[in-house]
Amino acid sequence: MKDFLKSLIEQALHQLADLGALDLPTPLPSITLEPPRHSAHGDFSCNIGMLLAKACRKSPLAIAEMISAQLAPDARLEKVTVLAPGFINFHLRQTAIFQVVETLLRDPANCGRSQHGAGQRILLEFVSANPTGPLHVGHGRGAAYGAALANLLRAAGYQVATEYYVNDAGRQMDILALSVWLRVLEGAGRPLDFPSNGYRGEYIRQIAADIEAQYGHRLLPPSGDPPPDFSTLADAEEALDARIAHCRQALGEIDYQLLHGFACAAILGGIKEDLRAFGVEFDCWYSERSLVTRDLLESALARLRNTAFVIKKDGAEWFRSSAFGDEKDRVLIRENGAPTYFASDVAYHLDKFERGFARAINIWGADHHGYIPRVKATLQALGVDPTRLEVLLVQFASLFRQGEKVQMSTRSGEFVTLRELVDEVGVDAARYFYSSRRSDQHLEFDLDLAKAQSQDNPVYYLQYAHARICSVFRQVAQRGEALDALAGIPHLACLTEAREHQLAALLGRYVDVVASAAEQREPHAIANYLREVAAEYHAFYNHHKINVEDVPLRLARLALCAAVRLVLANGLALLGVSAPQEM
RNA sequence: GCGCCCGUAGCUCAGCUGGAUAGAGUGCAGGCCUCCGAAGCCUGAGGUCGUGGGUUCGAAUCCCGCCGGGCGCGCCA
Repeated sequence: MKDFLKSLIEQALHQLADLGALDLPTPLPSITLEPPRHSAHGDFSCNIGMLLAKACRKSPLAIAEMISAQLAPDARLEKVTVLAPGFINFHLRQTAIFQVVETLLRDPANCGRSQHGAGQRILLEFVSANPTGPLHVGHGRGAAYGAALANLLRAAGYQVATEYYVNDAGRQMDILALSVWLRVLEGAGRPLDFPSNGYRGEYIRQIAADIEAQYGHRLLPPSGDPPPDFSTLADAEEALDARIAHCRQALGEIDYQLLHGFACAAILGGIKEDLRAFGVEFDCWYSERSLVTRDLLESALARLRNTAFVIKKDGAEWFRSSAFGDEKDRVLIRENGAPTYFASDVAYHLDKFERGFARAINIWGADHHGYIPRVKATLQALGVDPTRLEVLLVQFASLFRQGEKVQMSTRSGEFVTLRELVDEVGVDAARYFYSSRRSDQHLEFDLDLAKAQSQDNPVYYLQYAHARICSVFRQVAQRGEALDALAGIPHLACLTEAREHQLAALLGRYVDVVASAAEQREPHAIANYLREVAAEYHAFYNHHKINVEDVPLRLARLALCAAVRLVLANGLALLGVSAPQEM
């Protein structure tokens, strides 16, 4: 609807220019149409008069009047008014407003869909939590955001692949393996003291028990060995490295890899389960280790070394990211010869584009924001346009339990897991809660309140509207009437109530809302919009009877209801929330 | 100290690339089921948009200072 108004205005402007009445600037300011705050101001409003005032050296009001007078007549327009300080307000005819009901009902599969993305391939990477423990509620936020964004982008016509980058290499995984091993020893009655900086969560014991059950006592060293003493090492991280070395040496490389792989697979399996239960699926699980086995790490480093932005200093190899505006240079290869996590990321991000994606979107925790410049710098050094990488930051959620902030630390095992949240408030409430506010702002909520109020959660307001509509159709069916909502289409002109008008106008905005939410990467706009739809529907429902005696009016209202139901179900699905038929 | 983000109703938050009288939810006060689901609807009270300047027809929105809060600044990941 916006598009035709826009072209009407453009046409009028060019005619005025040809007549010499207006001196148009180049480039022309963009013509925007938006629904006015007050319905008395019509269905769409345009501020082009104000934007042209200075360049055309006429008052905004005068320009608006000229445009208004020059507009080609159109059957869809009821009237056009001009108001101070220079708005052009378009009032659409009823038939034009209710057109959307017919469009929706005749082609439900394309509800909310547009072609803004034109099939462009996007790689969307999110969650990517280290497989060292179960996902917690902070990860849940990223999962909900990423999954909703993927849905939005697809609806807007992009070709999206979702990916989870698995950090299955590096020191964190060694600490995990060590932690499991210590629990194995403990379970066998030969405990070593557990380091404070190991992973202490209860899930570690479970993995230890599983590996013991599967491999017997294979991971136990000969009992004659004297227990090592790490107490002489003052530095906790150094002591941890010594423990890892001891574990490795005691087991031998083959059994150590067995332990390492088992622990990683166990954690990752749990993460996959948790995500599936949360309604989040990934097209690809991308292993960090595979960067080495497929020689991608070496080849990426080789390419980088050819750029003259890699230097040796203090025995290490550095990438000169400062040459691209980063705060300082960054180490790629440590003095001890081991590549850094950053080096893996160079290879990983290069590979994203080598795989043919036009654009890569990363969803990261906001605490990683300082990391963005160096990754973009490597792309630039390698000749990839860094604007093709887009990093979206998600603020972590801080939880409050009984009025106190819950301290979360993966190693101490003290955190609220995503699984726990889902078990307590349900998938729908959790997904909606996460998606209903901007992801780049701090989320602060009381867990007890979220759990206690699950019945009052706003998600039920939306689901209730959907269930109510389903109930209406159930009643119609019980009376043996035709269920085909299409039957109401010829009678849409019967809908003359203001609330019906507003409801249909709201439905008409849906496609634009989805496209805009996709472009802005803001799924919360969908949540807000759906709330408006539900509110408008509840108001309509409370003031007008749907199953009236007047048959054409009844059919028309049923068609409107069916269109509302379609949009509600579609929008909820984008957010990963179910649309129940009854509740 | 430097960099990024954020201060909107008692509380939790929207506010679309600058637009018309700043909006929801929740909480509070009052009303609505002989009638399609009251998990709903209607009405009311509640605001110096942190603060001081600037830009212009117009600023919660853009720019600068200040105050207050969060995060980041490893040869960790």
